[in-house]
Amino acid sequence: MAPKTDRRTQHSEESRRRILQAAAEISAERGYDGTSVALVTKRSGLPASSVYWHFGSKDELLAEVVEHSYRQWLPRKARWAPPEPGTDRVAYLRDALRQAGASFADQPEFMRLGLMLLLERRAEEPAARVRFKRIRAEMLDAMSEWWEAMLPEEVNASHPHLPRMLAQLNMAAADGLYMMSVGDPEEIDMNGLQELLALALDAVADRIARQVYGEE
Amino acid sequence: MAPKTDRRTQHSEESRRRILQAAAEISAERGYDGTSVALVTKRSGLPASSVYWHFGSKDELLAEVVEHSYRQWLPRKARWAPPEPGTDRVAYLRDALRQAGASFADQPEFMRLGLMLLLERRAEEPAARVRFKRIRAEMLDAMSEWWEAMLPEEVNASHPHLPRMLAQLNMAAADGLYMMSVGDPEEIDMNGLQELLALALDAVADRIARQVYGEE
DNA sequence: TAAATCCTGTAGTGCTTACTACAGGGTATA
DNA sequence: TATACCCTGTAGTAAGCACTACAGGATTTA
Repeated sequence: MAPKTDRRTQHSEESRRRILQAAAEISAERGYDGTSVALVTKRSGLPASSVYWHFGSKDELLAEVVEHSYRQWLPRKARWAPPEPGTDRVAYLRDALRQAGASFADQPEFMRLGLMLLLERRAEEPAARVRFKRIRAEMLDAMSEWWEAMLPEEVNASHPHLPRMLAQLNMAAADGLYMMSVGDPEEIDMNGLQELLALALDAVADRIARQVYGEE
Repeated sequence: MAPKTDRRTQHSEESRRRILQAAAEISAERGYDGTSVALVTKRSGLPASSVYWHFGSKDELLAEVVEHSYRQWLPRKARWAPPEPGTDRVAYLRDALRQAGASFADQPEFMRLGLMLLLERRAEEPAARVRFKRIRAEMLDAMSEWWEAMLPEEVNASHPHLPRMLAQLNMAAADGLYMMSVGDPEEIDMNGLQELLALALDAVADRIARQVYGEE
């Protein structure tokens, strides 16, 4: 049981953190291949041997970047936990989208690198891509549960795939808006678009619900 | 005036096409930095000197890949030309999204590389990224005009930014769905999600229109 | 047939890449 | 103080990178 005040341990963790931070910044700017160990050592101030001692390989370093950035990002975003009964759907959606958007603005590394990795398709898949996909699947599950809680029982019964599809559309649109804001930061009214997305999702859920009740 | 039957010219254009094709495939799989001239020569069968004779640099080659892929892709996708009067909005949206989706499936290189470039943000911007952004801006303009034609005059008058914002949301969601399908090809009901997106856009336009008429 | 042009094949350039061997300083334990 | 361990700094490695010089074959023009 090493005590947490161990100066050696502290120093080691601080180095690890600095390397991760540098790698996160660079990989968000330049993607997987564009991130070189030399750049990481320059920005972190630590030599290549330290990078390899801590992480073993560039592939594993970037996988840890994804994992670490995600854990830093998590508490900043809205939780898709099932809502209190009586919550207003549009208001909740708008707030959740805004909160997620703000967390991207503060900490853009996680999504940028992740989406770049998602678009790639090389013969041997980078470990970082696998981790990002797993994390996304978890996020999607949480969003699906939230949507299921938000839709009336009768709607879920007659459209069993609807909650998950709304969650997928929700996530896809949020990703697309994020990408658009990266490509054209000043041209875009992010708040207005998030509001519009919230409205659209609510409106389509409403329309389908009305169809269900109308048909019965 | 060189005749088109010039065997030398034919041969040259064939080589150019083969290099572009190889570069398009590789860059869609691996991104900007992941695409090496050596890989392109291997897949195209032509030596590096030919690549440089035809394109001058890797940067210019990839910019031409974007341009060329776009021109190949254009006729396969739905035109966002202003519709005939009386067109059903949901039906049109659904068909347009489906057609675009199918064209991606056939010819995925254009969007893959473009979106990867869009996410990057290095100090000196690749020429390919600039071209892709310009092409996207054109696409967005066309979609905005279509939406403007689709909304009632009163709505456009009271919400002057709405057509463009609907076009942006439309494009962002389509991009996001495409990205999702790349990351998880078999998990996803693309047709269903495109249908849902078309419904959502139509529903939100409807709701806003009703607000306008209700307030008057 | 001679000259001009176009494109390819060969063989490089200097630089960057991911990764490693290893010695040694700093710190904790005995 | 002696020993064991952890991490860093130095100095490499071979392979890959974008790019180039240049000779020469193929084809068209004079």
